[in-house]
Amino acid sequence: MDRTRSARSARRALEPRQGAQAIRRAVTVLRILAAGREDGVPLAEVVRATGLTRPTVHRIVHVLIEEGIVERHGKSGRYAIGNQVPELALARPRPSRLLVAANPSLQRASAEIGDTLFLTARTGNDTLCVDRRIGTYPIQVLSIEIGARRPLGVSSAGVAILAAMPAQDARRIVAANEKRFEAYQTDAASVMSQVTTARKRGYNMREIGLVQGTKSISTWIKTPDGQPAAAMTVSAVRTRLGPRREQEVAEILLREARIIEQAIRG
Amino acid sequence: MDRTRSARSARRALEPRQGAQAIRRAVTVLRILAAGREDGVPLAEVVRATGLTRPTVHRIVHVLIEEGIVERHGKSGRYAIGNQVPELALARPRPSRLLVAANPSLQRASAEIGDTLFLTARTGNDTLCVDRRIGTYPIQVLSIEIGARRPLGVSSAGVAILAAMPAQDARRIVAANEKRFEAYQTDAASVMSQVTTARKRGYNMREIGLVQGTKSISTWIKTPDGQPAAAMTVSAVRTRLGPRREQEVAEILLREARIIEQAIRG
DNA sequence: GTGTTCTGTCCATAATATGGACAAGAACGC
DNA sequence: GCGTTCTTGTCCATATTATGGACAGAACAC
Repeated sequence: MDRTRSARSARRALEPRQGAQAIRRAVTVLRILAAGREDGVPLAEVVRATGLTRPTVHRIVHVLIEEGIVERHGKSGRYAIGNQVPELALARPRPSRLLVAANPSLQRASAEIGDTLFLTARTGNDTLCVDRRIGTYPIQVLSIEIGARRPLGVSSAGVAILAAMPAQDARRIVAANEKRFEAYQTDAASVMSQVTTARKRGYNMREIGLVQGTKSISTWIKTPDGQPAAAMTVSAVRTRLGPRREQEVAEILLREARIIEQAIRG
Repeated sequence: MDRTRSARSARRALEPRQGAQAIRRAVTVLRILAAGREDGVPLAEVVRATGLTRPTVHRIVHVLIEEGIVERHGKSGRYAIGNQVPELALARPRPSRLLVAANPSLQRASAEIGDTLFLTARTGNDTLCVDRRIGTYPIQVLSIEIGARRPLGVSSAGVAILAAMPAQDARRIVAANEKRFEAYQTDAASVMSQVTTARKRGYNMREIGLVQGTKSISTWIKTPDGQPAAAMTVSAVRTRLGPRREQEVAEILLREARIIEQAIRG
């Protein structure tokens, strides 16, 4: 290894790969559209969230429409992920490693707790709900569907995932998501304070869930390299999660999180 | 859907949207990678199939790797669809319209025929296996998995779909796929002759399936606008599909294809 | 050794994507 | 009706960006 080569690769780590600005931007746009799920996202919001100029976003989105990667909803004019994306996705083997590893734990915890359980993965600067288990208790919080995608930091699971990573990484992600926070009525400072509290506690607890009168508890799940990969969340009506039961539920979630971490490794 | 916007869309059809060559190329590359499924595709083959230059493909693929859209397999160095693609796909509601519409027919035909049934959709210039039903007969042809993607014209279903569209459209697609045919040991002339035969017969029949000693029968399914959307295929060991049974099976497939067409409409 | 595949990189250059500026439509208030 | 403030869509001169010919290394065959 000569020094010119190591100097080069070091530089490349700072300033990634050149010559594909447009493609990178298109991917960024797709991720924002994905957060809009079936309903999609209006162009102006994509512009806000990405920080790109409107002509650029417009051009990207319309090329992707011609390619079938993006669709436009007739009535609302909103842009959404197109049907070619799931078609491309079929190229991959069906269930992800995380889903397989987490399955027994979700089943066990769901039976034990009785309230709705969510498994939320990290993907880039977003959280993505990848599994949901409905419990046996007659009142269930079903606010989040599988596929729901939000900026890291907005949801209880997102805060838990941020809390599990080095403070510097968390700050960087929060800063990157700042433009998107206002759409969720929050801001970087509030998110960071929640993250700090969760880190101290060992899990995240949120008194006011997305739906009025609900409460959430989230634990993080790390990959073998120590990076948080996902979070497991229980959401319930607040009256069902008093201090004592919060403690019980948190212990179950922490126990199962460690089991899932072992299962991913194996 | 939109046949009435004449002047503008006609012009745009000739000279599509400007200013996004790179993005369009990236999508083209992704579609080739999708055909490689889990195993992926070597760079050189992507170059051949797309007609792009190697530096360009290399750049595109590596940017997409950085974005998580493409993955590289350690040992083989092949490129494949990355795990962010299914994550983006989660933004869409789960089962497609076609899948829902075809479900009862597939169930009925599978029970009636007893051999393996495939539902294959058209997506751009490719066929994509979207559903498979295993029959009751002890020998089943399972060559094709859900998610398998091949250039239109290569498979029995692909020929059926080409046969269902105007001859000019079929020729255009076959010409576009020509570069990819050699990897499947066929060529444009052979495909077009199969298409002509199938069109005359009303369904497609192939004596030599992808696997030695198998035979396939495919019928096409059209959308309300008259464009073929999919094909239904039965594959069986050749001895199980003599002339009389071929006739029977074809009649069942034709009947169910018409039923599915009605179900899509409704 | 030579030849033949493959993958990765460089960089001058032309072609491409960019975004400021403009336009037009929709929704609202009055 | 008219003005205001949203939105989306389009143009086109410009320089930033993607391009691909040329080169190089790696792995394998003979």
